[in-house]
Amino acid sequence: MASTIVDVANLAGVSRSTVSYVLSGARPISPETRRRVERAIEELQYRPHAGARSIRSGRNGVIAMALPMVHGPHNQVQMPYVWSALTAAQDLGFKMLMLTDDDGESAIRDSVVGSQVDGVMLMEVQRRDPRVPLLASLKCPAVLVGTPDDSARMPYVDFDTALAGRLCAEHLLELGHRGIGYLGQSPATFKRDVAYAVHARDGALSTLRAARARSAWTACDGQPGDVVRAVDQLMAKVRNLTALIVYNERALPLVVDRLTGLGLRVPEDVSVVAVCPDDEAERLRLPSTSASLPVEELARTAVRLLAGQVNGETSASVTILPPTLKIRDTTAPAPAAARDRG
Amino acid sequence: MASTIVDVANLAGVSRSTVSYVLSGARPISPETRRRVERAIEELQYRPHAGARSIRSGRNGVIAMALPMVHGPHNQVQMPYVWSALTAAQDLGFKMLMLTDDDGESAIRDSVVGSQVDGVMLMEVQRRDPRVPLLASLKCPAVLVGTPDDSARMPYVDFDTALAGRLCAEHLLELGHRGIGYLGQSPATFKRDVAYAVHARDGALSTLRAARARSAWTACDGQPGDVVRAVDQLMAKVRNLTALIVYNERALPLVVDRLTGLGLRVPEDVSVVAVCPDDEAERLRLPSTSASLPVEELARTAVRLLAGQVNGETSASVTILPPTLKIRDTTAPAPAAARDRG
DNA sequence: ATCCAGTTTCGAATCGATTCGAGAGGTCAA
DNA sequence: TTGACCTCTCGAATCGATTCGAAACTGGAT
Repeated sequence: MASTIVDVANLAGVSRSTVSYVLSGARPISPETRRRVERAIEELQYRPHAGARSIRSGRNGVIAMALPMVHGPHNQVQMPYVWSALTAAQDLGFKMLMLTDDDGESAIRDSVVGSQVDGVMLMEVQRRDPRVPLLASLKCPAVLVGTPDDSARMPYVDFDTALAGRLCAEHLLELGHRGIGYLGQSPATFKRDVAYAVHARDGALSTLRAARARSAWTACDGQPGDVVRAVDQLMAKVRNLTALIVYNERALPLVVDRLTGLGLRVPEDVSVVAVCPDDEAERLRLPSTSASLPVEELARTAVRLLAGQVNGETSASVTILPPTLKIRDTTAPAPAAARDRG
Repeated sequence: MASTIVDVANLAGVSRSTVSYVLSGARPISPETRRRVERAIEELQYRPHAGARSIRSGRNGVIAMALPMVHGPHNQVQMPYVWSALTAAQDLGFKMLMLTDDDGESAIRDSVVGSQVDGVMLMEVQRRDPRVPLLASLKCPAVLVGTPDDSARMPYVDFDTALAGRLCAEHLLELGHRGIGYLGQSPATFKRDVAYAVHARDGALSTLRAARARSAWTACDGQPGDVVRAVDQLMAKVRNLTALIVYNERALPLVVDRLTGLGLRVPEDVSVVAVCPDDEAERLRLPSTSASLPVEELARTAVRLLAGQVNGETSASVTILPPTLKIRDTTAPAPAAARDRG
């Protein structure tokens, strides 16, 4: 159906190889011939057959993005990652093949061994992720997004969520808060021992403990009822609680609602600092102070590392991106009353 | 690097073609030979080279999902579509290549003409979408998600958003409401004349008008400030407003907040009915009555239509999926006071 | 006119798989 | 024993492109 290189060659009155050289530029072609070939290409709307091309060159300009299915179809946080990775890949001349791994890891293996992709970007890598050893055994260009216990000498990129937790804690401490609660992701996340969640929590709590502030933490699934439970529980556990650290995008707006419902003003009575993307924090009714995780930069870095490997660079590097604290409207100095009693 | 069919043939002591027949089942193979070949495949972890395969068969088991870039990287609504389409494709044995078209439509053309994909699923189709004639001219299996003015005889699937608007209006009318505001998507959406937004609004407003109810509408970009403006404006325009129809996921929670801020109780004083996915409506502090759009079914249908075409079926069908009204906690009979005066 | 160097183009082999026509081997009946 | 007929397997052509070695042509020098 689509025209082939032979059609172009015939129309231009040259041989196949000449057309190929015009396309690749691997050998000089006289201006006259080049123009004839280019016109034929234009006229036939010719594009080289991707499969045929990959068979010889070993490349096909496609990288895989392996998404885990664990969060189900309604996870909100992932789209920005997908978008960022998509555009980064496009900027570097790659197309993106999406793989889900609900059928085990076979999709990854198939597309790598079948030379369908030049490299793999593994998303949401867990501490002990079965996909990591698999990918390592395939010995293909790869980059991990997330920090596994053993990266098997593959490069990985991640946020420094421990630092995010610490930045939040330090900010609140500087404002004079001494009773601080930490509200994290779903219980399932902590049960699975997901690295970024655990690190953020520990980063915050250890900082608070070192400063001898009163603290407690709880997981929260983000449902309205559970947010109420979580907030109330933290208020009960921490005497004179005047601040919350929230690393749970879905719960964040509801946390503020619950505080308001309890008759507490934000930030006058209780300060709230979130760990979440900037636009998420800004979009709230009360724009929230937050430690923001540079999602786009993460994705760009991952794709760049991957592209580098595909192009033959071998530097297995590790990139940990620091969050930045943005102060908005949900944090204020601790109330004098609390300070006195603190 | 990866092993080829020749390696398998050598290890099994048969010819290449025999290996191929074992794989495809196109000719009978004796059990003994089959076992030897299968063991060799297993031992070498052989997978046929995707490109080499596609060159003869003309298929490669990949479909493209063409996403428009218009909404920028922070659109929240699209991930469920992506997920649903992804899993639907996987169930039917297809992998998904993601295309963004910020470089014009060339990505679509390249991958189709270059035989990189077997078919294209065009997302977020606009009324006059330049991608539609392009895709039609490529004469490849395709399905449109959304309703263009001219589908160029390609099958398309869409929600019946006019019906969604009507269902919301009828529900409120039945509850006795006679002053009803419609809060839609961003002004840009209406300026671009996006079909689903316009149809939903017109479906709602024409129903209200036919029932001689007082009504008005406004667009809203979803920012906190603009939500306040939009709600206040509708209250001003519609005498004795007692209900709102909201087709704007981002604004929805803020609408309720604004009403509360004005001292109005939901649903006792003002009813709110949303047009949005079910899980979105359920997740709110006050689970919202909504006309829900069956996102997963839409995606599944689209992929199934596309797969059918790839497999040779030619039925160019049109599928319009009806929304369903789910009554939750944000709608109640109109206050008696308003009814009297209505 | 002949030869040489340099430029440009061509022919043929090759990549990894699929698929058709035909050959090899076996069984059974005449 | 031979021929007919299956069943199973093989060799070779083919898909669309890339790439190497060599041929053809150009122009300038002798």
